[in-house]
Amino acid sequence: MVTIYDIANACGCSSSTVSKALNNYPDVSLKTKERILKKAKELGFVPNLQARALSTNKTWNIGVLFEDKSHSGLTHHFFSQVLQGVKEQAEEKGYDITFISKSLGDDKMSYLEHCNRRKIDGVVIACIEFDEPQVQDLMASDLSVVAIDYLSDKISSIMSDNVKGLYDLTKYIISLGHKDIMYVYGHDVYVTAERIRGFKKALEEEGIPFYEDMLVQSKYGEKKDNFDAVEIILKRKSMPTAIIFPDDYSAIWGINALRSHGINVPEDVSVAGFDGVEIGEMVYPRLTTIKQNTSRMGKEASLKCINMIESKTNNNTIITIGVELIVGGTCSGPRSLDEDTKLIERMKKAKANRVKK
Amino acid sequence: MVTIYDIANACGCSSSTVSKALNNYPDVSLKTKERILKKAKELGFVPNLQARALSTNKTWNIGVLFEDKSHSGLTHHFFSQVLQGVKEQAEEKGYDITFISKSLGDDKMSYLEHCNRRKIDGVVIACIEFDEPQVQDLMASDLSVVAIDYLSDKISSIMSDNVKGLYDLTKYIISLGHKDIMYVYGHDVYVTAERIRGFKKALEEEGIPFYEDMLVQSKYGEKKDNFDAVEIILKRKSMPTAIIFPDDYSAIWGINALRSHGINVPEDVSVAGFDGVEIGEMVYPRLTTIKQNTSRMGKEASLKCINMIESKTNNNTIITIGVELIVGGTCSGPRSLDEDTKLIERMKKAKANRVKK
DNA sequence: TATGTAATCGAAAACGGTTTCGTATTTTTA
DNA sequence: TAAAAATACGAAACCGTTTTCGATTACATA
Repeated sequence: MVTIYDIANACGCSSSTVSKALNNYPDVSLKTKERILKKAKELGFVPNLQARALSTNKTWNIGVLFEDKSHSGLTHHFFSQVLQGVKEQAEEKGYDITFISKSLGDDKMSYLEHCNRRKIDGVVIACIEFDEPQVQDLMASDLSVVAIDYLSDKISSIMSDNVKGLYDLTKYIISLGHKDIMYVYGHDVYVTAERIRGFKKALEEEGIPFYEDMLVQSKYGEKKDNFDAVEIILKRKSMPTAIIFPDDYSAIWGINALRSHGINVPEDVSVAGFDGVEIGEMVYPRLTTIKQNTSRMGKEASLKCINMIESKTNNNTIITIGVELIVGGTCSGPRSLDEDTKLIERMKKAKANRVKK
Repeated sequence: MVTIYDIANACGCSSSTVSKALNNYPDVSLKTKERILKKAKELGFVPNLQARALSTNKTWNIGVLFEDKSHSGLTHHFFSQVLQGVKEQAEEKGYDITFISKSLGDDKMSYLEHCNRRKIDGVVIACIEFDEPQVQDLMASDLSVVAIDYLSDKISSIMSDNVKGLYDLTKYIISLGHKDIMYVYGHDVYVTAERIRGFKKALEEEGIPFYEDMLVQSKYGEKKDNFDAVEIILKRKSMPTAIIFPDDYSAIWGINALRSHGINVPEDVSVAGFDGVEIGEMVYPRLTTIKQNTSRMGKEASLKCINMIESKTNNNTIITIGVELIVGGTCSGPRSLDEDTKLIERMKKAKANRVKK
């Protein structure tokens, strides 16, 4: 490996001068600078980032904490898009992305220690159990930390406008004539509360009374939990005319569950999702949903993290990203009384069928 | 930041001894070793990986080259799963994953130089244009390189058994009674050729003559290209009774395209995909497909890369991962003559409808 | 008791850069 | 023309660790 000393020897100058020439210091003459740069290229010099980091204390590395327990991490349909945004923006700014784990070499350690060993410049956290003590420690550290979909006064946050998302969606569904709307909400995280707020706000504004049984808890993206949610809905006194699921995948599992009970979407029940991922476009009819600007979320996260790194000030802020209503074909007007009786009959038949099996 | 010198001072010994104690060298007495370890913990010592890397020349870092032009990188439904496998296995072995890009700090550079600057220990390449000169340079370097879905004598490769995949799938479709089968194949990469081989092999074995017009070129995962492929198929003299698409997403786009022509799956035409990703399970009826063991592929890639790093021998090998036939509901027996005439009428009607619009 | 051997430890060089500060030379200014 | 200022460069310390090799001490052996 060729070092700055090799260049210095070849040029008949000192390593200090070479270093300065390579880093555009003002106190090296144009003539020697050109000589050095030429020689460096000639010898195929590649600066050693470890050595540089050792003296500058900057690694051009931003760590990404991205661990989904229930799903399989990077395959997460929503967060993988966000991560792609993080990656693109980081690369544009010259930073590399390294995943933070709980081990390094032969040792096990905390996330924070991992960052410290690697001397990571900043961290982006997404798609993780934020309550975990190790994650809290990381956020409490003096690293530049940006989280996606999580709020804390210790760090910066990037979030979609979740209140508006569910507000817009509910308003739209109401505009189609629905009054008996249910919201199957995701597991207990910050954004869930926000969305419920948006749901209630829309109802209130339209003068539709809110009852607790308009809400059913489920989990984001889980097949089983959303199938279960449908079962719970079926046990209600009346079948709602519209159901909003926690996300697009859940909505599609939900549609499948409904179908298995002889309930058609949107003829019998209107259905909507949340996220706006590709799958919503692939099912027939196209899923009505709220599209989150995932790429933008990721990019803003990177940008914010890098800004904090380079300004050396952890000025924690909340950045909200706008959302967009996607009108698909899974929401139509509510079924008529006539259709309602037919539906009830069909459901009975489906039930009988299942029992027979 | 506390260093080994701080520990040395606190213990009244030299930094050498501290280093040795921390690294389990044999020439330090148990007593002093314990004293040092205790003090290290007490002071909250965190070893500096850059400094260590500078002298050991090992960074515990494996680079990942993962750039999809047509799609959006990490959101790739197939490769993101593979990458998750890479990540999990790497972490288990104590290695971190860093994405390789064409820039670092303020400079632009080649992939190879990026690796050299960071002193990456090894590289896993996936989901990229392998013909790119920069990628070829990287593979020709003396780094430990493992590629996924690409073959070269300069590197190690991980691949599904693509021949068997398409062979099994075609055999299965034939077993349902089909003879007029088409294969919409993906763009021109190694695995595509393998799959075509498998397709032909199955036909040959079953005594079904192969004609060139049983093949249509498309692209993996692209909506437009697979819609176009369906258009081409519609222009054939006869409508095939079964169509295999390049992958699951393509298959579902294809089903949508067929539906827009009044063609139902599987009643009129049987359809199959390839990959076995989650979406195949979400559509109704469930997609018949070949499941690739993505997680295993990723893990094997990591493992192979790490083995090459640690053994310091680039013993390039090809690792083939088995595949599995998933029988869904999108393939049934071929339509009867009677159904065929009905289909033709329906297609005409659909066409007239479209023209009217 | 003298000697060979094993066990412990530390000095110092090395890894590859950055950065401060002093100095010599040149240029500008009065 | 002398003094002041600007320019160009290098010596050396430093970043935090590893690792070689020599020195010292303790112990076993003859």
